[in-house]
Amino acid sequence: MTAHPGPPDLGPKGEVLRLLQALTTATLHFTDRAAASRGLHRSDLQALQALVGARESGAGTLTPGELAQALTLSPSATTSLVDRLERVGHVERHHDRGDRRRISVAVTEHAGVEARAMFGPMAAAMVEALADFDAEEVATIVRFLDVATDVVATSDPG
Amino acid sequence: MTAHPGPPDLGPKGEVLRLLQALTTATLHFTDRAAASRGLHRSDLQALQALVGARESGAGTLTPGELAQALTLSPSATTSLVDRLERVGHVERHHDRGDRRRISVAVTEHAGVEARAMFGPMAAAMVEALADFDAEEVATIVRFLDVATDVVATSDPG
DNA sequence: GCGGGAAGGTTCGATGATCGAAAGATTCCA
DNA sequence: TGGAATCTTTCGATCATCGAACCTTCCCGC
Repeated sequence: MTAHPGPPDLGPKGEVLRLLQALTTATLHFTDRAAASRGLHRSDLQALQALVGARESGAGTLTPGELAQALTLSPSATTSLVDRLERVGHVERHHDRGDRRRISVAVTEHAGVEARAMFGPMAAAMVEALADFDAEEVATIVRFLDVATDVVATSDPG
Repeated sequence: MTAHPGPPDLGPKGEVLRLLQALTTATLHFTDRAAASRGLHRSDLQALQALVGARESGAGTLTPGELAQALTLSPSATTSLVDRLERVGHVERHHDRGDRRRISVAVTEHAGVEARAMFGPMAAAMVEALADFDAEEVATIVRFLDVATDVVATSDPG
C-alpha cells in the first residue's frame, strides 16, 4: 500500500457522484462514436442537437450567434461549423425577414433522419429500461435529474 | 403552426430523456468552463479525470496506450497530450520497471489539488442537494444511474 | 543464446477546427 | 442624415489531432 489518498467514502451519495461521472463518460464516448462514424465532430453533433432541440421547443431556428453561445464557441468558429454542416446538407441558412443582419440556421429533414438513426435506438433502449421503474420511482428520477442539472449548471468551476 | 413534427410526447419517460440530455449539456459546459479557465482542453481534463480515477480505483497509474483508449485518441495525440500535461506539472512519466517499453503516467499532487478545486464545490453541492432525498429514493437513483450508464455504454450509434 | 515478429511509444508532416482581430452589412436612434 | 450598435463573415495564425514511419524493448521458436 503506497499511501494513496484513495476515495473518500461518502456512502450511497458518493456512489451517486461516481455514477454520474460514469454516465457522463459513457455519454461522451457514445457521441464520439456517433460523430466519428459519420465524419462529423463533437461540435457538429452538439450543434445539430441544439438545433433539433430548438425546433422541438417551439423556438424554431437559431441564429449563428445563439449557436455560438450554446456551444461556447467563437463566432468565427461557428461560421465554419455552419459551413461544414451546410456543405453536407444538414442545415440551411435563411435570411431573416425583418432583420436582415440575422441569419436563421435550420436543420434539414435529412439531418432529422440521421439524428433519429443515431439517438433513436438509444432512446428506445432507455425507455425500455425505465419499464423496470414504477411511476413513483420515475417521478423521483425526474426530480433528481432536475436538481442535478441545476447544480451542475450553477456551480462555479473556479 | 407551421407543421413541425414537434416532440413525440412520451410522458414522464420522455421527460427523463429530455432531462438526461439537459444534464449532459450542462456537464459539458461545466467542464468546458473549468478547462478554459485554466488554459486546458477538454481532452486534458478527460485525461486527468481518467488518471485520478485510476489512482482511486487501485489501478494506480495508466500507460499512454490505456489513456489513448480511454479518450478515443490516437497514440500520437496522446503523446502530445501527456507532453502538455507534463509541461505544466500535472503529470509525470515514469519508466515501468519490468517492462521498459511501458511508460506509466501518474498525476502529481498539484493536479490533485486543482482537480479538487474544480470539482470539489460541485460535488459538495450535489451531496447537499441529495439531502432532500431519503435513503430509499437515493437507492432508486443509484439503480437508475447504473442502468442508464449501461444503456448508453452498450447502445450502437449506428 | 539468437533472430524474427509483436507490442508500446514517440517523431514527423499534414490536415483542419478554432481563435482574435478587422471588415461588411444592416438596423436603430439622435 | 450620420453615427453607434449588432450580427455575421473573412483573414491570418495557432495548435490539437491524425496516419505513417521509426525506435526500443519484449517474447517465442529454433
